[in-house]
Amino acid sequence: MKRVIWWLRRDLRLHDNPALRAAIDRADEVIPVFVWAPDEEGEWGPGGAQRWWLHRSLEALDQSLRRLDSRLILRQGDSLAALRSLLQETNAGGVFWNRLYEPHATKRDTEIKEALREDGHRAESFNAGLLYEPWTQATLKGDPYRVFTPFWKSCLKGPAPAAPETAPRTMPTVSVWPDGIRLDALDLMPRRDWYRGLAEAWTPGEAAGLSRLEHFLDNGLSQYHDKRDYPAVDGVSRLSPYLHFGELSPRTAWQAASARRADSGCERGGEAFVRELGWREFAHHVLFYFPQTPDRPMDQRFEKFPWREDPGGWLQAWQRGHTGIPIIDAGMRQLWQTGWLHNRVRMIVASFLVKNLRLDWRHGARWFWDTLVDADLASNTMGWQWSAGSGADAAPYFRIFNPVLQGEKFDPDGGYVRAYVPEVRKLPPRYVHKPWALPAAERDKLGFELGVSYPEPLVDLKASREEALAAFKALPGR
DNA sequence: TGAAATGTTGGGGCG
DNA sequence: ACGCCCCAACATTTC
Repeated sequence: MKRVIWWLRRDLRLHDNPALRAAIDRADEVIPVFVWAPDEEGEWGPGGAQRWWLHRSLEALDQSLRRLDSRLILRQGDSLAALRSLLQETNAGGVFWNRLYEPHATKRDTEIKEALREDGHRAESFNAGLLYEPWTQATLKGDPYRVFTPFWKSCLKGPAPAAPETAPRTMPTVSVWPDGIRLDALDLMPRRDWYRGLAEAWTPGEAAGLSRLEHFLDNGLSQYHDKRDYPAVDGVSRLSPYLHFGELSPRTAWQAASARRADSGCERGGEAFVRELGWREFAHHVLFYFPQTPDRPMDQRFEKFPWREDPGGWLQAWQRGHTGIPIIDAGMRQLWQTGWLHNRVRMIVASFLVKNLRLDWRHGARWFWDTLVDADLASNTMGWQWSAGSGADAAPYFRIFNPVLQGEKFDPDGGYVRAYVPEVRKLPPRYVHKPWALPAAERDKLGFELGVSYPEPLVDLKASREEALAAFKALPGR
């Protein structure tokens, strides 16, 4: 083939990119193209934080390509129309891309592949996003898995993921470049300067993803098992957004982590980290076979669950971090300020929304979708249904986190809440997770007044827990 | 990847 | 010395 289009979506990298590799191998000229078509993802087009990330990532990728005398062509609108138009303009012989696995994306991509082939073009897709594609794993009966452990065992038993490839050192030249639109024209940057905190916390792009992986393997892996539950500690990888946008290949992360497991002291940490990659795989498997789960509970009994109508401002108090419970407020403020939230705290704030406030988990999923830089439909859906008790391998409904105890257990000296909730900074460790229990004498001494310095708790933890249990108990079919 | 209620055990204070 | 009570510490059950 003389010329081929490399259609990029969430594989924004040059290393270990099978579609790019195939394009280079089989054509003299490769035209990298990104089409902005958020409507094609239904109600789940990229949220605000993701759009910011995407803007930066497309910028970084274009710069990398330009260093190789190539460039990224941007288009927007209907994907098929954009590709057809490009094929015609450039006289290219086909389109190569890496697969996505979300319901809307698989449907669209299948239609595009058929349409392009009917037009007489080459259209081929590859796996860049997962270690094990969803349809490669099934139970003995041939069903999809609903429980993590057997799923992961099945993955590990089968053939290992392919070894990752390095990035090409050169890109094929292109004799005549088609027109593209400017990145700014995609209008991805949020209007408000809310993203300043995101920019301070994150550097999107392939180079940053790879260097974060290196940094984590050198400094974090050996302690990962013991430190990953402590949000005040720098104990997790923070690789999720890079994996989501494909700036980092899961195979590269897998292979590098697997190699390090042999190092002294890294076995436990390495195993735990690879297991988390496994949860990402499991989430994609479940979403692929249960495509309704972003919007409907997987466990049908929960269709009837009596979610509370917001009695007025509860959802917003949760979103903004004004619930009066420090670990919740710290988490929600970290999310808003940095576009990311430590996983332990994701579980705590989710449990609080779903069980103590008894607001529908979909409110939480939607808010995370808009505010997380790593928002991923598979992982987000799995996490929220897990918290609600309605999903695959979910926590039993009666497993209700007590945010005070969780705070005391996983943020014992209060460093995390102090970092994000300045109102409680002066409180002694004993009360930093429950300011309402501060004795009156201490209140006066510290000048701390509940309801003024910091809100009273939105709900009573004991009473709301009991109400949630009663609601579950009353569910028909339980 | 729970928390709270309930049950059991054993040390120590005390009459 | 002994029975009794209290309660912390731990284990088990229940939600």
